[in-house]
Amino acid sequence: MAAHGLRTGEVAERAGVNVETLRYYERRGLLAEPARSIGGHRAYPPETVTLLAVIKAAQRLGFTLDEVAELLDTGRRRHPTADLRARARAKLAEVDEKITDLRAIRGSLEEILAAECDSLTHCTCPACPMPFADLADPAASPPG
Amino acid sequence: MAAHGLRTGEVAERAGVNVETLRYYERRGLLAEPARSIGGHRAYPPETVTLLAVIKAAQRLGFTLDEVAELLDTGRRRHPTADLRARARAKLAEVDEKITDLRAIRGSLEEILAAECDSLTHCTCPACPMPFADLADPAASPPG
DNA sequence: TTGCATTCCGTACCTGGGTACGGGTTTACC
DNA sequence: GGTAAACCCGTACCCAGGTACGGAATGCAA
Repeated sequence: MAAHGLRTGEVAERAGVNVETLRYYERRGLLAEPARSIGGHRAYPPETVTLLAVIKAAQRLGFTLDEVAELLDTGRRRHPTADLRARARAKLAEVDEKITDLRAIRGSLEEILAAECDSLTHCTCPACPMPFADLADPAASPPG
Repeated sequence: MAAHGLRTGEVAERAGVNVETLRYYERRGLLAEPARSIGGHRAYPPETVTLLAVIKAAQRLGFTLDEVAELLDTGRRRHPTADLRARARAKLAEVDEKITDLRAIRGSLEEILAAECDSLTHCTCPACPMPFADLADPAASPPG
């Protein structure tokens, strides 16, 4: 009996993360405490692997673990309460901002790829414009 | 004489970063070593402020300082060599991936905001789908 | 049931990205 | 020319996010 549930090693391998990371995420509240065998070994539901991929993806985008936790929490329960809706809206704004910034970077990179500066042979680019200047917002909002 | 150039305090304040951070970035190679006064005090060109904004923006997107340095280096010299072009292209791909992921998150958030689950009063959402599942890529490429 | 791989837990350690400290110069203003 | 504010440098510390360690207990297979 009780063959259901993946063990830590399996989950870790499938998700491509360290075993310790699972325990760490559990402590951090990103992973719910899984069921346990009689002897106390964890038995994870298979979706855990997907969840870990989600977490890692969100992290790559610059979300902190706390933010990821919040994001997941918001997403978990559909039909959010007013409070949750507000958080979702806030996250949405953040995400939009990130997308905007990324597009600016993207534009600069494409420009660079396209640029020939009139001629590769003659141009020493004495006064090349600031790279990514279109991205930099002088009125940067302070964190907090 | 030598009133040209901003001092560390000015740059730091305008860019909204700590003075120590300037020295740190200099050590890391993100900021070029600025000119110095006779007495050894740094005199920064005004574009430094913009550059710092760029760095901070890129960081918010999940780029490491090393990556930012690389990005800047790529962007600095227009009409890149073949090698530089390759790096720019690689970055471009990364950026596109990030944008794709962010759009997935964005979509989920909007869904959440739009969702009423038929009725807020009756739906207990017994089997709500995985949040952000569209973002998780099971074939996640291992780092390195 | 013996035995080896896994897992358990707590704690210590590591890297990245800064920030703070402290004692000594340099500037800038009166 | 005196003095406070700003700056210098090296070094030590801090937080986030993991990762490693090590000794005991469990799981599974022959």
